[in-house]
Amino acid sequence: MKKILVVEDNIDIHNIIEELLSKEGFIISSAYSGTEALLLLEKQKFDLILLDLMLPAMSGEEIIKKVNHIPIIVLSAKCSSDDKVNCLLSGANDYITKPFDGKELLARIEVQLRQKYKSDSMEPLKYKELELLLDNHTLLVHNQKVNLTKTEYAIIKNLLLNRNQVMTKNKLLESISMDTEDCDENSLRVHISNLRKKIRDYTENEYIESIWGIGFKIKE
Amino acid sequence: MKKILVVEDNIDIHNIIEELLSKEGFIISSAYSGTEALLLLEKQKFDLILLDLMLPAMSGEEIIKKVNHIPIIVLSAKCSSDDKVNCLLSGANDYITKPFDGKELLARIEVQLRQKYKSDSMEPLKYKELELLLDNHTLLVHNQKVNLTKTEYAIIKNLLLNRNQVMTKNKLLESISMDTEDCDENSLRVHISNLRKKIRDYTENEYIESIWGIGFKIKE
DNA sequence: GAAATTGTTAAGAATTTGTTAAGATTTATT
DNA sequence: AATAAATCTTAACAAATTCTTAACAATTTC
Repeated sequence: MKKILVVEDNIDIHNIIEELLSKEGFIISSAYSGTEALLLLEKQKFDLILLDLMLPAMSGEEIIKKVNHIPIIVLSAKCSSDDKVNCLLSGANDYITKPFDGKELLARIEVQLRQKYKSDSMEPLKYKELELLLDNHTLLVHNQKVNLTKTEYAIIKNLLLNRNQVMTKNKLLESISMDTEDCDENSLRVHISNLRKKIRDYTENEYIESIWGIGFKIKE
Repeated sequence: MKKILVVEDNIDIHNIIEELLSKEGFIISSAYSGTEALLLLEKQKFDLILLDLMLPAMSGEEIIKKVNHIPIIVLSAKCSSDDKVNCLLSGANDYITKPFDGKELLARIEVQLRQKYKSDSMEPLKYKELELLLDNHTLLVHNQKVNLTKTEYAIIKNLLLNRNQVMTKNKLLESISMDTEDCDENSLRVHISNLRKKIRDYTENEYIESIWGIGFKIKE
């Protein structure tokens, strides 16, 4: 779920944009002035900014220069070539003139998010106190690093990825020893025991639930 | 010096674009049909593609779907919202309608190149005591030059570029021996051992961490 | 309460990693 | 073209880590 900051002082336009984006499942934050936008940017992380240029208190151009690492799409009534060039060269990623077409706006948002996340690292898998950093092969409990072996990592990754399902013993074994037919239930039990013990070092809560006769799952 | 492929069948427009871009110092390759474009793409590497949609032999839309990893700006007379959305969603990064403004085109090209190359800029890669001078192929530890072989340099560059990720052994091997299938884990281990020893000559700290069963990463 | 399943523990087997040195290969130099 | 220098690969062994095995305890189901 991507978070988008909409910076636009005209309430009618603001509402139109908000409705359009909400329908697509984006999470919207609203700013009605430049200074408000900066305040929000300090507090939270956004995946994209939709920015009007003519704002009270602080112009869109100034915001562009202050923002780094977040893609910006300018949405402006100013349609002169100079305005566009100026914004694009000083850091904006796209420039759309009003009145705009909803579908086109959505497509251009898609382009920016696509660009950002193809290079970016994978999103971590979070569940309550657990956080699995996929590109780091690291499990955090309460933001503390837990040292896992390759197999333990594979197990917790599988459970977290299928959080609402029961993972049968066989499925877990498959995912652990991809090719080898060493599949041994006893061994799996030991791994899960060790994994539980390691997690228990950092929290009181039990996260791995045994489903008698079937397998394991993440406790709800 | 960036290389741009211009795909446009109208010779007048083609010449205008070519002149505009040449003045800016870009290196231009010209294709006057879709099939010609594909042939050129197989032969050389480009940094950007300027693409007309209505082409002989193969449409621009088809090319968009075949191209990966190279930013595409569509330059088209088709100005319907559906055309834009279609292209953007199937892989184009920007869409400019004809007639276009030269300065705006240049600015939008700038945006695409900026995005692509912001990651591998020539800025030195710094991390604690380490500093990798990319344009110099030099590693400094405590501002002292460390003599690295080509392979050792490739390894430390990869690790530093992906500082927060674990680099799997395979990924490292790929980046070392781009084409050759000599991929040998044993060899990689020796290189890393040598690299560690060289760094150890200049500092007490260990920088390369082994992730058992997975690969290596820069120690936090 | 008996049978089946799951949990824990510890030892040694197996795997992976680190280091070294010798031989092969590539690159530079005369 | 031949030699020297540097780099890379291979192989062997030591060290570290992880995995499996097996025995026994605890728990659940019927």
